Amino acid sequence: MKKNKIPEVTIMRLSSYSRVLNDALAKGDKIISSKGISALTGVSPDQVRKDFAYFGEFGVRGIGYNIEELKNNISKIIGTDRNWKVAIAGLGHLGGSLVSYPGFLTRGFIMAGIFDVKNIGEKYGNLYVEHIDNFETIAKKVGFDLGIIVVPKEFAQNVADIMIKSGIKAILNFAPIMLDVPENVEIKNVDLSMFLEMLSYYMSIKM
Amino acid sequence: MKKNKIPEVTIMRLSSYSRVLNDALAKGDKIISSKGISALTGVSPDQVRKDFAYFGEFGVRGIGYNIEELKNNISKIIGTDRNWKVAIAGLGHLGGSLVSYPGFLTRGFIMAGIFDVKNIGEKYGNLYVEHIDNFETIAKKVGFDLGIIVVPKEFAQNVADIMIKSGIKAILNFAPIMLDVPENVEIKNVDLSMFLEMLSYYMSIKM
DNA sequence: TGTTGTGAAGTCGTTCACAGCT
DNA sequence: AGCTGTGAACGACTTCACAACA
Repeated sequence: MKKNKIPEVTIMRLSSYSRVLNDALAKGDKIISSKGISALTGVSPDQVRKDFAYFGEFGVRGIGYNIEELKNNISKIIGTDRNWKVAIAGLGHLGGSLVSYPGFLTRGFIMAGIFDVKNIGEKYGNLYVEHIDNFETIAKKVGFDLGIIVVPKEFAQNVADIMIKSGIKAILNFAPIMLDVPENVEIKNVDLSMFLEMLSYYMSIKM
Repeated sequence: MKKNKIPEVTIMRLSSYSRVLNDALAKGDKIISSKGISALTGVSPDQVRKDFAYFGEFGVRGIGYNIEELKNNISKIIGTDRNWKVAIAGLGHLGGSLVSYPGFLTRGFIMAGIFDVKNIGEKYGNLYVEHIDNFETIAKKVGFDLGIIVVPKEFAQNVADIMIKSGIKAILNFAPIMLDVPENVEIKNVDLSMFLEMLSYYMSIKM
């Protein structure tokens, strides 16, 4: 697998191709063209082919792509061909909803630990809320791959430090603050108000 | 206000500058440089200045930016100097958590209507769940500006159609499906699993 | 001296256009 | 005829580098 200089947007698009391929497969389709993928995702057919080209040749000229095969190839690329153990910190409204977010489980992300500083012992699905102070101990036993931070922003850096000390190498951060992490730790920030603010901007310029 | 060809990423960054300016202001700071903003957001100082340059000249050479003023200018640009009325459809785990998401209210987004097909009449904050079939009627009275779709993907297009018919011009869609909307309606898709999949990709290439 | 504002240069991602294959 | 794979052209965003100013 080549891994040089793949644009981040390409990975995002692969994720979205993967989703529509699943749908197509569920519908019973066997073959799809870049034009077909384009219709389902809004990405241009050229772009679809270029995105695949970073990783190999998955199609057949004159024909298109075998959906099942393409889906498997994409899974291998983005790593959803295996299961990842996820630890989540912060069980407020948003955090609590993420624990049971169906999209995570169906894509291979297994909630394996939930942490907070209160409501310790409370049950969510088949997990019990653990105190964040026990994170490292539990991490050693369970072996978390990814961390999700959904705590208030004052505590986010501290939680990130704990996760990193415990060996977590990738963090999804919902707190609206830039976290300081070592180079070898991947961090992705998601700020939900930012999305509304972008819409707000587009509304404003129309008036 | 110039409005030609502003990159979407610039708007996202303005949103994030705005957030750190609020924090700086709360700390009692009065002046900040592009370098200072850079330290708080991870955006290069050059980029910070270029982003502002799309909209005007907000700083003083040799000095920096007056935080209060800059904050107000950004608010005007992204439209958070006023309040927007938000309607949300879908009160599952995620939808329910968005209704009370603190980040929305503090940025000027007011929850003004919540809709589902079940649990009608149930209370969330100071709102009662309304049936989605009554959306248009209620929209006429309340005048929603933005819609948030958090329903299962099979129903998302239908809900979008209802919102658009009722005059909504901007939609934030959490359903993992591409919605068909007229050109004059802004739509922003957010797929939470996509973020985890990006982390999954970065984990995979390291192994 | 320190910092902004901005044209120019550079880099990165997308679209074009077509050869190559079925 | 239809569709993929890809170099080349294009366009968009970022970084550089420096004049203007406090």
